[in-house]
Amino acid sequence: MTSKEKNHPDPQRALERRQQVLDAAKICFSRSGFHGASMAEISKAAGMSAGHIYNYFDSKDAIIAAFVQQNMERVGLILSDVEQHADPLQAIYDSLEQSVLRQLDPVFWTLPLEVFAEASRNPVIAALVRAADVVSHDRLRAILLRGRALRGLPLLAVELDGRMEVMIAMFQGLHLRALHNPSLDVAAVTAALRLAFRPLLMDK
Amino acid sequence: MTSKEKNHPDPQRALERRQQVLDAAKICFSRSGFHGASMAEISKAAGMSAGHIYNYFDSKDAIIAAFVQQNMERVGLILSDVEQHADPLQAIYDSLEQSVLRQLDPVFWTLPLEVFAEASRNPVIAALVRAADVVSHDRLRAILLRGRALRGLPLLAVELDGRMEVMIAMFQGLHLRALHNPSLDVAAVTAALRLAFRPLLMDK
Amino acid sequence: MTSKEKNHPDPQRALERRQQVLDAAKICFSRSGFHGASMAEISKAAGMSAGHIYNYFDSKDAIIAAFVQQNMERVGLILSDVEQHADPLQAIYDSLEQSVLRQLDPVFWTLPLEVFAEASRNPVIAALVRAADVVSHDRLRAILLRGRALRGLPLLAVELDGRMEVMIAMFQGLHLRALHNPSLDVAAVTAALRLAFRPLLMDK
Amino acid sequence: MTSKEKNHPDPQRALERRQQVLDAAKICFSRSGFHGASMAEISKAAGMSAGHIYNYFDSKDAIIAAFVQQNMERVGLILSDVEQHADPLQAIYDSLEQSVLRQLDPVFWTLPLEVFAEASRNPVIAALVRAADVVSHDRLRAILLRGRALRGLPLLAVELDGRMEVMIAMFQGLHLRALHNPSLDVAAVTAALRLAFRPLLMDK
DNA sequence: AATGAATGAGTTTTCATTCAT
DNA sequence: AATGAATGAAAACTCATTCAT
Repeated sequence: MTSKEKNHPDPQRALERRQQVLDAAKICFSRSGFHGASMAEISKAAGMSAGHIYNYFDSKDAIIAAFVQQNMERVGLILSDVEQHADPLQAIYDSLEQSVLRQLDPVFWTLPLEVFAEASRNPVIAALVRAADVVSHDRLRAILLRGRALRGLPLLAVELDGRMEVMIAMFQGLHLRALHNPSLDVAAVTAALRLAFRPLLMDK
Repeated sequence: MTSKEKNHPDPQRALERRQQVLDAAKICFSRSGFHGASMAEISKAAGMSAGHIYNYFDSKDAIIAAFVQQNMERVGLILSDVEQHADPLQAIYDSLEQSVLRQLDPVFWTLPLEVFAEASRNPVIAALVRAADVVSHDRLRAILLRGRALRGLPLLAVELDGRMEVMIAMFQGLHLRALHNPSLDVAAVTAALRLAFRPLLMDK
Repeated sequence: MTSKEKNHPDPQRALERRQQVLDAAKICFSRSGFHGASMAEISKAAGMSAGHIYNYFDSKDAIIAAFVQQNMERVGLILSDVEQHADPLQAIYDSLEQSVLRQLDPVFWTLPLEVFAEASRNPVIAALVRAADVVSHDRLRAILLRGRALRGLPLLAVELDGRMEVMIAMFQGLHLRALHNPSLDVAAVTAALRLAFRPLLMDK
Repeated sequence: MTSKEKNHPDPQRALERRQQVLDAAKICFSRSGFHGASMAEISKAAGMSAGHIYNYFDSKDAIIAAFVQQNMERVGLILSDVEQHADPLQAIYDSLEQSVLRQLDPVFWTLPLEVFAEASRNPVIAALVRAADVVSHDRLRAILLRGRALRGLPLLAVELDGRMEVMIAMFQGLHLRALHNPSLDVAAVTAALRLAFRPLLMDK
C-alpha cells in the first residue's frame, strides 16, 4: 500500500500484472492457505517467474495484504442492492433467503476464514480488516437510519449499533455454520433468520 | 487420525506425555498459529525434546488433529450450566450477557479461528470439527426440546434445527465481530441479542 | 579484458557512455563494494537501463575490471607535483604532511581496499593492479634517480628499489592505519614519517 | 559474540563444531572472499549440512564476525617473541628480515585484505578490527617504553604513538606491496626497512 | 524413555543477464 | 540506441523429521 512502489513506465501493464498475481494468489490461498501457498506455487499459477513477482510486490506479505484489501473491499457489494431500495428494512428482510444461500456457499467463506485467522495474529491484516469493517458498518448504519426514519422508528445510535453488530454477527456466523454443518437446511435457516431479524430491524 | 499407536509399556505415562505436548501446543498455536508454530517451539514449551514427541505423535499434523479434537470437545462445557436448569429457555435468555462477554474475549476466539481456517482446507480437521458440532448440536436440541415441552411449545424438528443454527451462528459470529470491531459496546450487543433470541427461543 | 568490443557506429558516443557507467560504478562500488553493488543500482546511478549497459560491457566483472584499470591509473597523479620540482627529494620530504592528510581521508582508501581485496582473489584484477604498480614504480624510480643524481647520491638499482618499496608500503599502510585507528594524531604521524623518510631518501 | 547462543548440552562438542565451521570458512573466505563464499561452499568444506551450521551460528554474518575476531586475535603472536627479549628495540630491529618474509607470504595477507575491505563497509567488523588494533597497539607501546627506558631514551607519549603508527603502517603496507609486486627483493626491502626503523626505534 | 545432533528438502528473496520491442 | 519486462539460477535460512546414543 504505502512502501517503495517501483516506478513502472507503463502503469497500465503493471496494474494488469499485479492483478494477474493477485488472481493467482486467490486460487493458491484458497487451496493452501496464506502460509501453505508458496511463492513458487503462486508464480506458477500466475504464469510468471517467482523473481518477477518481486517487481510488483515487495514481499509475500505485501501480496497477502494487497489480496486482503482487495477482497475486503468487495464485501460491500452485498449492500448495494439494499441501498437503492425505497424501503430498505423490507428489502433486507426480503433478501434474507438470498443472503443465506450466498453465505453458505463454500466459495464465499473459505478465504474469509483464512483472512480472519491471519488477522488474529498479523496486525497489518487486522488493521485492513477493521478498516473495511468500519466502511461496511457506516454504510449499513446509513441504510438502517434511512429505513427507520421512513417508518417513524427512531433509535439511539448506540442501540442501533448493537443491533447491527448482531445482524452482522449472524451473517458472518453463517460462514462458520456452513463449515460446521454442510447439510444445513436452507429454508429452515431462512425462516429462523426472519424470526430473529424482524425485531432487530423493526422493533422500537 | 488414530493410526499406528506406538506400543508404550506404561500407557498411563504415555497419556500424560501426550497431554503435556497438547498443552504446550495450545500455547504455541495460540501465539503463532498452526503453521507458524515450529516443533522446536512446541518441544521447548512441553519441556521435552522434539525427537521424543515423535514417540507420541506421528507428525506435526497429528498433533494439530489431536489438539483440535480435544479442544472441540470442550466447547460443550458451555451448555452444561443450562442443561441442568429447570427452565432452560429462560436460562439461555438470562445468560446471554455472560455469553457475550465470553465470546468477545480474544482468548476464546483466537484458536477457534485458527481451527476453522485449517478446517476449510484440511479434510481431517474438517471432519473433527463437524463431528464435534454434531455432538453440541444434539445436546442443544435436547435442551431446547425439553424447554419447549415444559412451556407447551412444540416445534417441528426441522424448524427447531433452523433456529438452533441461527442461534449458534450468532454466537460464533460474535467471535468474528470481536475481531472486526474491538470497540464493541457489550451492553448494546446484549440488548440486541435478547431481542433476536426471544422469538427464536419462545415463538411458536 | 578488452574482448569482443561491440561495433558502435559512433565510437565517440560509445566512449562517453562507457565513462558514464564507470563514473556511476565508482559511486556504487564506494558505497556498497564490488559485490554489494547491483547492476540495478549502477544503472540507476548511470541514468541508463541495466540492459543497455551490456552494450558497452560484457559483464559486471568487465565493469569492475575497467573501473579498476581507470582508477589505478589515476594513482600516478600524486607524483606529478614532485616530478616537476627542481629538488624532488626535498619536495617529497616537504610534502609528507599533505600526503599523510590525503592518505588518512576515508574517501581515498575505501575503494583501494576494495580493489586490493578483489585483486587477492581475482587474477584479472591482480594483473591490472600489478601493471599499474609497475608504471608508478617506474615514475617514482625516475624521480628518485634524478633527485639523488642532483645531490651526488648514486645508489644501486636494487637498493633504490628496496627503499622505494618501503616508502610506498608506508604510504599504502597509512590507508590501513586510518581504518584501524580513526583517532590518529596527524602531526605525530607526520613527524615520525619524516624521521623514517630522511634516511630512505637521503642516505648513501 | 553476544547474541542468542543456543544452549548446547555438550559445550565441548559445540566448540569443536564451531571451530570446524570456522576452519572451513577460512579456506572458503580465502578462496572466494566473504561474499563470494556461499553457505553451501562452507558447509561442504566443513563436512556438515548448511542447515546444521545454523545451530552454531546465527547467520553468515555471525560466522564472518567470529572468523574475524579469531583471526585478529592471532595477530598479537608476532609480538610475543619480542616481548620477552631483554633489549626489545634491538630485538625488533634484528627480527626485521623475518618479519618481512612473513608479511610477504600470500598466506598471510589474503585474508587480512578481505577483512580490511569488509571493515571499510561493515561497522561490526570495523569495531572488531579496531578493538584488536587497540590491543596490539597497547602491547607494542609497552614494549617500546620498556626498550627506550632501558636505553635512556624517554619520549612523549604522543610522539611514541606517531612512530608506532608509522612502523605498523610499514608492516601492514608490506602486505599490499606483496600483492602489487610479487617479485620484490626481500634482502633489499629488509635493508631499507632497517634504514627506516633505526630512527623510529632509537632516535631521541 | 529420552535426547538433540544432523539432515535435506523447502522457503522467500535477489540479481546478473537476455531479448522483444 | 535504448528500454525494462522477464527469467532462472543461486543465495541465506528454516524446519519437520530421523536416528545414534
